[in-house]
Amino acid sequence: MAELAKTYDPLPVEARWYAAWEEAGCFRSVPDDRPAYAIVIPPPNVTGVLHMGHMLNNTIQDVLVRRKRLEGFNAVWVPGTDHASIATEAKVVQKLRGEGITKQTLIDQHGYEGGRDKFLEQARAWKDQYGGIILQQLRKLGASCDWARTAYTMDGQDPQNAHHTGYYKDVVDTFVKLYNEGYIYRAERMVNWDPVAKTTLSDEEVIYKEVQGTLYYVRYQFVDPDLRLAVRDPEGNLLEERTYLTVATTRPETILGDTAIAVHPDDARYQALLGQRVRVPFLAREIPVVADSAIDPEFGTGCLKVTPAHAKADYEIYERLKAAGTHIEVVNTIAEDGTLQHVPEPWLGLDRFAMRKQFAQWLADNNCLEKAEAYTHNVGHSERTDAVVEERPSLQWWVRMKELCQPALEAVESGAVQLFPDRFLGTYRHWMTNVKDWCISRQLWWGHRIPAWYDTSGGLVQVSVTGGEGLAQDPDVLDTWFSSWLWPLSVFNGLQAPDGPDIRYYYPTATLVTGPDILFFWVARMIVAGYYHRGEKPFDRVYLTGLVRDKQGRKMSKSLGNSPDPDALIERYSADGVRMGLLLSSAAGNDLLFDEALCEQGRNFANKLWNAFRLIHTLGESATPGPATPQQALATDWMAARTHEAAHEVARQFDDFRLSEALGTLYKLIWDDFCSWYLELIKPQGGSGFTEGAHALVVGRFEELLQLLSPFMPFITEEIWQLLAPRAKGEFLVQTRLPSTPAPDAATLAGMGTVREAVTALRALRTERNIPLKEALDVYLVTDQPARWQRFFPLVERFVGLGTLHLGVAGKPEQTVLVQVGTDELHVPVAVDVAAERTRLEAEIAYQEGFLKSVQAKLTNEKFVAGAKPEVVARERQKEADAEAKLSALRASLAALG
RNA sequence: GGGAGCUUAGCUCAGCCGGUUCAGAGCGGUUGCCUUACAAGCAAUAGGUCGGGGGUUCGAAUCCCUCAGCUCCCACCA
Repeated sequence: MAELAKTYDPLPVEARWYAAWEEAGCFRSVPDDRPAYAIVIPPPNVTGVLHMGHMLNNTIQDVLVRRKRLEGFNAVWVPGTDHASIATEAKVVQKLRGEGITKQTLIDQHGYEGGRDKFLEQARAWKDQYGGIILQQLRKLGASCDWARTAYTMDGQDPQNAHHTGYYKDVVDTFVKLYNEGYIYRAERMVNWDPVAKTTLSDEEVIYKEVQGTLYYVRYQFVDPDLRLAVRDPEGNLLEERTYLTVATTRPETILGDTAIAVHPDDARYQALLGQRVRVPFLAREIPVVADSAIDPEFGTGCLKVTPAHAKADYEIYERLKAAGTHIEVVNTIAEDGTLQHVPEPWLGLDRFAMRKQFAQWLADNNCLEKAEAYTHNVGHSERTDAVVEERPSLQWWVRMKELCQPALEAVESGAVQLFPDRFLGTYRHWMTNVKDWCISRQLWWGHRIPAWYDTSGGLVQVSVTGGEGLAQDPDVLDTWFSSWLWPLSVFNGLQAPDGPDIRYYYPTATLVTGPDILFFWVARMIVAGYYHRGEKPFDRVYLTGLVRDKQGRKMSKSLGNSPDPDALIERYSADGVRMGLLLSSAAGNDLLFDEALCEQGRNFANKLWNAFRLIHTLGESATPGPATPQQALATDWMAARTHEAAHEVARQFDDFRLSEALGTLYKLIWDDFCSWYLELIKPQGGSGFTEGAHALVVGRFEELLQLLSPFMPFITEEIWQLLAPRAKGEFLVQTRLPSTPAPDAATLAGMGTVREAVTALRALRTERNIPLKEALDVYLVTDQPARWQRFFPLVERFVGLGTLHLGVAGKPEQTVLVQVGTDELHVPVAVDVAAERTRLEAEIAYQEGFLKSVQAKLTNEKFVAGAKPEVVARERQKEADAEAKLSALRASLAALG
């Protein structure tokens, strides 16, 4: 073998092993008689690139899946992508715009269906060009997906004929089924409208942001010339009589759509106006003053202008009035593209924001504006385009959610589906009990086209996968989530073959790993779909990761430019290093403050491992035949016990999803126990030889550690494992099984515990007094467990350069320093600064006395002795005895100083 | 407005049903060390009245109340 580099060079290693694993089919899974463990990836946007959130998310999934493989499960991780209707379409539209092409020009050239086909061709080309980048990035990260199962939420859509298959068929079949069972209906309702994408949005796709706006106080003149509104001060004195009322609004651009003014029915100020009429500024339109109890008398003037076509709240007032027999008009003045419609010149065709400015100016110029004040409020924005969302009535397709959600709510309440951390249960319950009907139609082209068919006059004729002669298909596509909610079912072909081998074997899947931001968008709906289609949950547990934030706690985002480029990160720190950096501080559900220093720690750890390997490897090359020394055997026994102890701990931590802690456990096991203690004990000293027996022991220990660590750092562990001993071709660490872990040997652990305590104390003594290592220290030992010391003393000796071990203090020189290890006493002959030593002993005595006093205070407290658990009392008694023993030794030493 | 969470060492955090190991870990700091695997390292070491106040208890970082600060989610009063 070539000379091993002093510093680990990860990049070629990572590329090489990933290719080897993939080629050997290490991640391939097909049903067999082992227990299944399935994870489906939250499908990223097909044309997206990896960001920090993905990195965290997918690292967690990979760690879980790799661990289960080691445990002997038949683990599958299903990868795939989402067609991301609105996001992808927006990119294609943008690209075409760069070429001077719009959807309309395509329609003009090719007719509606032809133009649409042209557009979809472009979209498919876009998808082919950029699709799959993210899957390559996942490979770089080490994601052990079963790539043969790669799924896509628009698989099986065949533009040439209507015989759809795969995912596409699942989606339209689901639509038809829900429609036939009455869960899907078409109705005109208020929707969230994105005027940029020109489509509806679900409530979840609307992001409210605080915006600095203006609150305009606008005058509406009474129609009745004799009508007066009395304005009084708080004492009730008449201040003024007006011929108008004033309405506060942030949206003067909608005034031309006003069809009523509403006040609270109990508002004393406006009682006389109820039933009267006012005139809309600029227009001749007369509108009534009506009462509605949703009005807040405290806000503004207590009068609300009712624009049913432009606000949900207003539309609800309209509906309540209608139910009560009062009809007001619905005038929709804002068109789909956000410009003014159904209004007179000069306003017609103005953009809504220009309209706001210009109409406010007109109001001011015409004595209709009382005042305008700065006002901060929340305004809905489109999640995808960031456009200010318009609320408008629109004819759309809806899913009746209430009943469908019931089993999904119960599943989580009962713990059939567990959320980690469980504090999200409250939010989940709140959403599921207040769920509204889901608007699923989108005025887009890229996506699953709605399987509804109309006659030439636009009447709905049928809902079915294929249409009849002369019928036109609904132009809209389905909300992306209407396909992704089928993900865990569809990737195992569970809808078209409900009794197929895959769905029966892998479903319900084991764990879903995703961010809490899509708990409702996606997680809840998958549970709904799972129960609807199969009467069965889609997964047992949901691991909710935190958001990745930067060091200052800001969310990572493109616009802030604070999100590191994953490829660059991996190049700098290696995939293993980045994975470790991400996992080091990511408790479930807690946000992760990402700091590159953590990746550096990961890289350093990889290097540490590499150098441990270098040592072992070099020792092996020069090893001579023969058995290990008794000390090496003892150290190995201890390392084995320590590994078993840690392995049990790691298993528990995995069960609780405490991945961060599991990694921490292994980090310490390897860095401290293995490198700092075990390897130091094993390696030959002062030119003495190293045997093949010893080498075999170390290799055995190291292999077990590599295996335990491999889910976290798959690449370097594989590399070292392969180099550590001869392996057959096609043999991989990935494919090994964890051995069953015996209970750790307590006596060995305790013995080594004493060794470490003694070594640390003696090292401190050396450092304090500047005693060079070459100067051997004799030790006079007072102990009640001489056998343990006899056995382990050589190990202590190995670290701190000891001379002779004398049992007891017979023949001890005048001047010694007392080192306490538990209740054992080590008297070490060194030159003593009497004054300093006295001070040290007195301080130690004072501390022990204080400690003893507090213990005795408890023990003489009858309520404690009576009330505390017996083992607690026993512990306190032990503490008392130990402290007394220590004190007497300390006092004796003090006395000996003279 | 409704709900959830957080506040422990300079930084990031762990401390589950109150009681050995309860005041911890990693990073960072300081001080020695190029000690034959590793300076991306080794050894030693300093740092906190567990956000403030009150209560329950023999005993509170841990349970309860309260105040303060921060974060997130939901609702969206024009």
